[in-house]
Amino acid sequence: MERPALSLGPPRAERADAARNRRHLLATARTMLAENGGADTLTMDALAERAGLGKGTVFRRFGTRAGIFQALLEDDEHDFQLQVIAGLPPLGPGAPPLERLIAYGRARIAFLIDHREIARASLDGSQPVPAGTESPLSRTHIRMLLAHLRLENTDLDMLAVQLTAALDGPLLLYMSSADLTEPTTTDKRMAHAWQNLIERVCRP
Amino acid sequence: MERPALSLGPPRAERADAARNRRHLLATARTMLAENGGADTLTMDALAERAGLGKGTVFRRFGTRAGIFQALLEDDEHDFQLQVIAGLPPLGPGAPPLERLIAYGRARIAFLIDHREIARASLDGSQPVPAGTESPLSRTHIRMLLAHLRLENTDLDMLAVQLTAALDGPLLLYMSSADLTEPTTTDKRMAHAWQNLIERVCRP
DNA sequence: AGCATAAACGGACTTTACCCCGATTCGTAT
DNA sequence: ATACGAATCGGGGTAAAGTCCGTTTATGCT
Repeated sequence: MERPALSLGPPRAERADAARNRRHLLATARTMLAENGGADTLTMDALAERAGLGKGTVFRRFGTRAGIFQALLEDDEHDFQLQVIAGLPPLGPGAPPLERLIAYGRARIAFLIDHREIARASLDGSQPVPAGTESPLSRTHIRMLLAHLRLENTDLDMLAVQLTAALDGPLLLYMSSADLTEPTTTDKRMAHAWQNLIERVCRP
Repeated sequence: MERPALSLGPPRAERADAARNRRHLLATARTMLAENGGADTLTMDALAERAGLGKGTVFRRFGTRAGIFQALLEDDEHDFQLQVIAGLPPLGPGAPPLERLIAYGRARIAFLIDHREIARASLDGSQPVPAGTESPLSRTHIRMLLAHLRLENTDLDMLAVQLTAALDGPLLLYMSSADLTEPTTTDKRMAHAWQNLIERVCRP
């Protein structure tokens, strides 16, 4: 049987060897990150060699250097997403939207501080934050919670983008690693500021 | 007379030839950007050759590829800054802080849409948004205006960073150029959303 | 099982950002 | 005017990202 010519849907599942190599590469990357220090010392050549694969394979799998870090991040984001979608309130469903929004910000800030190095390295510069990682969950989730709040005269999509930026931007763009010598303090301060911002924005 | 050994302050003015070359390089870069299309087709080699200078000079002047775009942006920002600091209200001084804040956002959005390509290219990725360009004016200015509003129980510094991110983030990080096929529309929509955000945040 | 086809692999090749250091030029104090 | 020190220039050199294409391998069909 021939595939319908115009079928959309997932173009085709990844081949088994490809999937295995992807996992292997990600694992190797993590190892290397743990051994050497900075994310910026991880080179594609080194990764390929260490994994015992060709460089072409690495690029075929991840497209770009940033792509590797995007994949790592996505991977780490997975159970974070689970908690948001199906975990306990107030992060998961069940709590009132305002509380969920606050809890989401708090959790996301913690996550980003934890993963700041990978998150930074996942930015490409020459292109917007890619679909599939980072924002989409944030943006969509925030947007959904905002919708429940029935704000009046509001461009929800834009507000969601703005709040996503207010949440991610500081850590992705503006704060130097020097500002994070005391991650715990920063975490608390940012979480608090987020709560304030949300309460101000959403107050009737 | 010898300079005091521990003097801080500007380490020394740029030498005349260096300054001339800097200007020349920036001008050449602009020309090339205007001729070829994208910012990503501007290579350091090409710039050096076109300017009739050595590659080393280019790097000495700007440090990094992103540095060139930062310099271009800073250059363009100069009269924008003038209007903010000494121009007519409501952008310049004289208007009530809330109105200035709204006007500032509106102006910055327009500026960023105008300069989106250079602004994007000026991001480094491996380091936070550099001092001297972009944020500092935004952050400082926003922070100053917020201070006039006497918000209660507020971490002004954090709020300023958040709002800066809400202002710059969408254009720097999240919006694809596809979203900007109709810059005028986007501009209006974002300006409106900014006004809404600010009014919500600053309402007593 | 055997085959056809599309996907994945590998590694040499190209391009480009960035470094280095000897040669040169500017600015200043005499 | 001149000489000296310091900053700048130049362009060849290095390393790392990303591309290409001939070869190999998985997968679905008969």
